[in-house]
Amino acid sequence: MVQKISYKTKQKEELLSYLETIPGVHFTAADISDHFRAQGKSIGITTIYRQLDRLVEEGQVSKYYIDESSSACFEYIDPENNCHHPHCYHCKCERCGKLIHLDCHEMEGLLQHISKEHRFLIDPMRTVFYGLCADCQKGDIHTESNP
Amino acid sequence: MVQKISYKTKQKEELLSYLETIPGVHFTAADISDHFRAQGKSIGITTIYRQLDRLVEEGQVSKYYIDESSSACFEYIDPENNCHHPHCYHCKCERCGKLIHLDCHEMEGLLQHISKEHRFLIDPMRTVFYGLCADCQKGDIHTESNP
DNA sequence: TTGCGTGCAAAGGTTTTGCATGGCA
DNA sequence: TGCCATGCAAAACCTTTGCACGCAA
Repeated sequence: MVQKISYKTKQKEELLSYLETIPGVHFTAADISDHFRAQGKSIGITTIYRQLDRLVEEGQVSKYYIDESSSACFEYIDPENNCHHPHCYHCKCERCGKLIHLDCHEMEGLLQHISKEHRFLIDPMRTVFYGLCADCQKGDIHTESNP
Repeated sequence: MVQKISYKTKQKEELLSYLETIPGVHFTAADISDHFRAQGKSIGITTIYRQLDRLVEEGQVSKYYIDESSSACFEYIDPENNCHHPHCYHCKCERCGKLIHLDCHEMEGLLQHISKEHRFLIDPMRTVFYGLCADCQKGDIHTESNP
């Protein structure tokens, strides 16, 4: 496994600079493309995919497949204030589409139970809980993102 | 919300008959298409998608997005011997791709905790736990489905 | 100069839609 | 006879790949 030499390019730097301003926020490749187009400094979608792939490999970005028949979802992991400590999980509201960060210490006990009793080692960073967020539970009002 | 009248067609019946033989097994729309083509009684892929969508709405089939950049995964829910009682969950091995049914009573306490303390109502039928299965944990041997 | 990075265009794959035809009630 | 269901073809999407050019080291 030979590590390739990596060049420092303008696109790479601008992408990382931007990502550093949105730790913990989830986004798609298209979101990034839109952001830079709006700024007048457009980056090719191919480059965005390639850079994100690299960052995922390096562990600086997480990749999720959350939305149905939709695009992959990425998230920058702040190395300073790392949200991805052992008790940070993701919840996705099936009604309004919100993605919520869940900080729950009780989960660890369950993960251990499942590991010991069921022999399955859960990867919290990849697992997403689907359900209803607090807002959407209230009165079961229809709060679809597209009205 | 007016319920549309549903006709009983040959394709619909054959699809449901087949699904009833594979409760709890996960499959893609293409799998179904292949199955019927092999049987000589081909069903259009469009019809398969439309029937599966309907079955998902009716709750007889679950739909998951499990594999990365790949196709959606369906599963027939046996109404007789319903695996989807309140403590049946799905685990997907990230290494070998196996989909495991996890029957765990301890999960309920956690779901209640998350509902009460974090105000998120988890839907167990939609949630998939990612991680490593027992086999793939052993010695960390490479057991990719494509050798 | 070397070879990685970029971005356009095109390909690849899955799912959805339009539309004419077929079949159930 | 109505109206839903079917399936072909085409469109819509997201993502990856090929390739020529640009640029960092």
